[in-house]
Amino acid sequence: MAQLLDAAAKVFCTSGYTSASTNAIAREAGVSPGTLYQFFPNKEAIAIELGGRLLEDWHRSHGAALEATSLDLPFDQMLDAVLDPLFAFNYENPAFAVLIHGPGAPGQITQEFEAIHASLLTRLEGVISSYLPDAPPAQLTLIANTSFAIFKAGLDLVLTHEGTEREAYATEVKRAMYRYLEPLFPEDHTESCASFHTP
Amino acid sequence: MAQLLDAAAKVFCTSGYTSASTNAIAREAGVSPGTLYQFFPNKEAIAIELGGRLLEDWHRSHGAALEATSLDLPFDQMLDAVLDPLFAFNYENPAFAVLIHGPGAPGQITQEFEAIHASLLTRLEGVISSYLPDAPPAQLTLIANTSFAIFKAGLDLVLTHEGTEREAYATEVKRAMYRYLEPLFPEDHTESCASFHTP
Amino acid sequence: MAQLLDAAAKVFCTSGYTSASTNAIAREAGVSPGTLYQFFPNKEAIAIELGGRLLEDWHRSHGAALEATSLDLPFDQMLDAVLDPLFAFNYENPAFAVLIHGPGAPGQITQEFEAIHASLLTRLEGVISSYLPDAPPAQLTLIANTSFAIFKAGLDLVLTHEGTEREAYATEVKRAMYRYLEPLFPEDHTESCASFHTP
Amino acid sequence: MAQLLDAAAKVFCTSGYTSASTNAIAREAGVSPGTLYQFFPNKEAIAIELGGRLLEDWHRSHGAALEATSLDLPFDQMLDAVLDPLFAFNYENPAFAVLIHGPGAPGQITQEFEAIHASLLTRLEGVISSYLPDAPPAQLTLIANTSFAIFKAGLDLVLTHEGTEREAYATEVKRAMYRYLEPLFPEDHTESCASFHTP
DNA sequence: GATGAATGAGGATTCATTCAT
DNA sequence: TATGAATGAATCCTCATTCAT
Repeated sequence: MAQLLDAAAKVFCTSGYTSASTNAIAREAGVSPGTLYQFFPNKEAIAIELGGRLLEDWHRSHGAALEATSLDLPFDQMLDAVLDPLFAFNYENPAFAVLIHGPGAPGQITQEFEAIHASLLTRLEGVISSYLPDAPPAQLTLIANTSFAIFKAGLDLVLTHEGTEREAYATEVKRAMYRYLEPLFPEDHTESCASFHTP
Repeated sequence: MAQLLDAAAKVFCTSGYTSASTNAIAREAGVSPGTLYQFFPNKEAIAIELGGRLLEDWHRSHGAALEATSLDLPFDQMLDAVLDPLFAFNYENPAFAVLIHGPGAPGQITQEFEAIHASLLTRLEGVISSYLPDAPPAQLTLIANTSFAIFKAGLDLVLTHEGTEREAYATEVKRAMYRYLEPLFPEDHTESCASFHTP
Repeated sequence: MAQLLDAAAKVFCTSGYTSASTNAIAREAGVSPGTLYQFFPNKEAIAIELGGRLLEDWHRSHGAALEATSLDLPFDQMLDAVLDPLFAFNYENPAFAVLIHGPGAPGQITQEFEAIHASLLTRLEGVISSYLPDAPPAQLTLIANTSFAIFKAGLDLVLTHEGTEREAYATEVKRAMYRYLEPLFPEDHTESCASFHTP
Repeated sequence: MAQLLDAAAKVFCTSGYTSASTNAIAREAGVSPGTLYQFFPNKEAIAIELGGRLLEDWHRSHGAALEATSLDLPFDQMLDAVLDPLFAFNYENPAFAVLIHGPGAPGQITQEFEAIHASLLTRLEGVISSYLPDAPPAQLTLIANTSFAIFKAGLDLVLTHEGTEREAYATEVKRAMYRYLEPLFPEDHTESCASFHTP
């Protein structure tokens, strides 16, 4: 039930995944614990389903359109076109960030978070390979993982700030991403990226 | 007791901070739970103290020397000089990474992790300000936070891989850091940084 | 619904009565839990009804015929004539054995199992009294209960073995029953019982 | 703690093993659930430990003496010498009977009950083999299992009755055992067993 | 100083049963 | 008549913390 997933999103954001209790989720949703377990076999399943729904939401609202158009843009504009809505989406759905990071020690992605992780990573790898068609797969993975790590870290930075600060962090994270990735792509559209060159 | 902190480090690495139980730490240390609470008032205090000790360890073993010498190096060499030992230190003390990230939802630094966080951030801000003496404090903070975020994310990447892959990620993370920070410093030592320019 | 009782039989055999959940029975029957409760007021009632149906099945398939003919047989042949089909019936309907024994501590027959218990016991008492027409009722009950206990215990033994072993146990249980009961009946057909006399 | 095992024994007798809740055991023992789990890792362990303690108790109080002397007795006296104290012990420790029978469907001995089962069965097999030294192992097992089944069933019968009835059942069960086993032993002490021959 | 038994609220999960549709 | 979501107390078990010894 959407009601339960909404409640789960709220509780995950408040307490983190590990500390979120199924009873708290049920209470937040205004149902009994038993009801929760009629829809989800366990806590993991809630996270998985919530991740899936958020992924879908993102795709429906922005992702699909982006994938259709953004790849034709120069790299810096593409970054804006992708990351700005992505930041906005995460601000409106802060549970997404919780799910992107796993439950406990980072780097220890457990099954329930593998899916959302893999989905985003695959998409990212696709984008990068479209800019770097000749790179060997190992390097693609390397770059994608590094970019994704920077994105995740930057996302937290953006989400934990408000107002002008948030915007400053958003710009800074995009700048970092741009500078990291831009030299990889020996294109001639460098002039259009002037804005990221100056601090 | 060092014995207790060692045990805590081990258990934190194995289970993450949240899932680590004080009883497990006591057992690992070979003492009773009561003994643990004679040295630390609660679980938080263990994390804080462990963080403090690791910070000291780092400082004693490399940090102090680095701070004395590295600032005179060209920027790219400074990055190598700082990050390589830092990665190595984290590999030998994986609890450090656990403490750098908090317990639950990222961005929600709770009190026990504030100290270690702040300590590292302050030091980083110092380094950056030495390269950017004229920048306003707000920008310094912005850059330091962003750099720190990239470092933390990159550290996880490095720690979760082994052998050749680990080295590749270490290089890639340093590359990302370098590319992010280098344009900020309008120095003339750019030619020496050639290695980071080509993918 | 027969469908529900079949499902209950299956689940009772798989999980035992206590661990069998009404939801599992409904699922096995391919109906919703609500439907189950339209036919049975509670779990007990399912057991009772299933017991009744199995009793009927037994009576229809063998019991009736047996009662008509077996009493004329010499005692050892009667035992074969009764116990062999009874063992076979229990092998084909293993739920019967589950229902014969109660849910928890043995000897603590709860209401739902009282019926099936009493029904079998009454029949057994009838048989015994036909061989011992002059015995006082108390002794009849004593013998019937003891015989029934041996039968139940032996039945488990038979049902938990397969193939040749099963047959060996069936024979052994019949031997025990015979030896226990035979001296009670001072008949002259002893010579026909030779097979049970030698180990 | 003995306190906990006593409480467990009481609750097991009241509710059976499956329905006995660890919280109920703790409450009965006058401690909190957490305390229980400091002594036993789980419910199974309680049953195992309780079984072990009862087995020891039996051995210490009667079993050891019996094994030293009873095998020299004629068979019928041996039965009295063994079964009477055994019935008495079970009456004083009714949890023993609960543990002898498993949790759910009979014949499905689960691990926690395997030990107590095996221990008794081994001892029984020993006794029988001392009377039947030339029997093949398979037959020994067959006889031991059958005898044990009869004993367990008879024990329930004895335990569920009181006063004169109990004695009558005890005698009857011993009679059944005697009659089952006696023909196996071609001894010449048959005359001493006259009491079991007449109903 | 060290112990380790004791706590008890809280965790995830189950299940017999109900009731609005 | 059948559904299946809803219930909520109860299940086993955990854990940070305390305190008498």
